Amino acid sequence: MQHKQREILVTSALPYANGPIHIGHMVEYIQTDIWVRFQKMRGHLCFYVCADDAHGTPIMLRAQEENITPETLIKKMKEEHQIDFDDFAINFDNYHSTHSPENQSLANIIFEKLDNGGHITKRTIKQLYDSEKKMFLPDRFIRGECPKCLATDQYGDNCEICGATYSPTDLKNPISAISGEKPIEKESEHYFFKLGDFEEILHEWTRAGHLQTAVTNKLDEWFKAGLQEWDISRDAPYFGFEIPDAPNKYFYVWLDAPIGYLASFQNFCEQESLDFDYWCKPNSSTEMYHFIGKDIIYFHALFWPAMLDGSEFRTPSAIFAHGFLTVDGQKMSKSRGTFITARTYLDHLNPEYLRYYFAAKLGAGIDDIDLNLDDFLVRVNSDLIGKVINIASRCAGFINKNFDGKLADAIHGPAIQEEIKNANQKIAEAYEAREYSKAMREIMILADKANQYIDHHKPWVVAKQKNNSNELQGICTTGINLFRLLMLYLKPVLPIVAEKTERFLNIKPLQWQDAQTTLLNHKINKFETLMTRVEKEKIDAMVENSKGNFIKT
RNA sequence: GGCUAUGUAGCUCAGCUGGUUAGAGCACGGCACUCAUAACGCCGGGGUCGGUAGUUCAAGUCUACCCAUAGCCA
Repeated sequence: MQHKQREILVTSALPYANGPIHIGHMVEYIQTDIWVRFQKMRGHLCFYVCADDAHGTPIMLRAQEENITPETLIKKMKEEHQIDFDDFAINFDNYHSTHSPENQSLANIIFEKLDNGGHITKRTIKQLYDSEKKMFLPDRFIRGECPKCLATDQYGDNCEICGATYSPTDLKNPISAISGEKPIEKESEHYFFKLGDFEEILHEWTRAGHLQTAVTNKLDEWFKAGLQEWDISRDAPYFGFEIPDAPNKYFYVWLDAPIGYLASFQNFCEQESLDFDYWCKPNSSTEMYHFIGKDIIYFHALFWPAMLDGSEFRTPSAIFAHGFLTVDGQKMSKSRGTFITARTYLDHLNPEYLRYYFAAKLGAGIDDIDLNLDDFLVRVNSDLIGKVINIASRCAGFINKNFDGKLADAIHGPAIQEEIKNANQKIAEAYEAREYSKAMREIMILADKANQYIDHHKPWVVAKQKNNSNELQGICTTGINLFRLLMLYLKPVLPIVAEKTERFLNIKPLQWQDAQTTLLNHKINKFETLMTRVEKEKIDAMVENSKGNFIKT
């Protein structure tokens, strides 16, 4: 049964070091963490690395605003992010920063390889320039009238009113969002990555099973339009890495961001004495997966494999994109109190509620998922407390009271035990395929059956009969074992409850292969509350707390 | 505007390559039970599967158009 041990490197997209983590971000980290925990439970070697994305104009400007250095800002943000992740039980093996020596060195190596391969070109372009702040303005920092519909106060890249896309120099009456001054046009030499050089390789790669079909379809559009050269440099002042032999030219933040995956892993390899090259060189037998949001598919499915291919690194085994989070059917909104930060959530609610709720909704596709707060309350309460934990709670009392915590030496309901045990393969397949909603549905059906079993055999009736203590012990031992299996299946999603369960059952940390065994003739501990119900008041307080919580992003 | 998705009971979602009277959980109504964090069990009501037109012996499942929602347009 035991397969060959796989070697798997997993990443989540790097959060930007300019704002707090919110529950929309958490969809991804929870999705990834569940997958990684599952792989580890299966006995595979699996590493989960991430980092803060710490470069770019927004960070530079925010630091200026706060009168601190960018380094101070990103250090502070990284600490905050890590605490949030920790409190959500996101179990990174390494959490690094793109502003790190490893990342600089890798960015240089990759750039130089691409340059030597003839994949970098230079060209002078015209951009809007803020002469007061003495800097070129990114699209998002220019406001003006839409050239098409004349709507006022639009960004430099597209119009939110009519949806037109254009270049910032097309805007009418543009002003700098930083100084409020009218920008001037100014020329500058930029570096470009010739993505078109990789068209054939990419076309093939994007169809070779590394992407979800919806993603492949989406990319078709871009192939049809023709792959454009990608502008990878920015002029000083910029917070980032200076391009080798190009004074005052910096790598665009999106160039070194994905490299941050490798940098974090390299940093991890140094700590753990692992062979970085073994994992990252072409044709490596190891696996590498990137979990991302669907908004950044372009960078991960085109630029990134092209960059890797052109610089003699292995390409990803797969890119797993997910959809966005809406709350109560709408985009998260600060005024409605549905722009909920990770911290605000944690101030009021148990992280595992959200882990379960997301798991119950996540499939392998790129569909958006909705956090419906009313549904969240009843779903978590009825599934987790009403169904699963209830099984332990209704059996534990008998075992502790009548048998001094000792389980019987034979199971009373072998049929149901077998059924739930045999479900492990189907559930594992669902986890592996990132079909968590399927896995959760499956587990809850089994939980219903476990409750039916107990109801059918009525231990509370048996307990009142004389000379029937063997049967009572057998029934409850079965119930406890069913619960143990269900918690094993839920462990990737609910690591904290799983740990409490292991303590309660007085067993070693559950691994997937433990589904093959039965707990018999074994002393368990007194039942402790494993999880309490979600309370409506807490949700209301969280929403109230999120209102007017105007965080700059 | 172009493109990619999504739209199934009050809510959240299953429905594989088209094929018997469209499913589940929750919520709701009734019954039963009292071991359990008012939890669990049994029974039941509830949907013309976003709309229109088509292909087919047969469409929630295919095609076209329309409407709504979300995202992308480097």
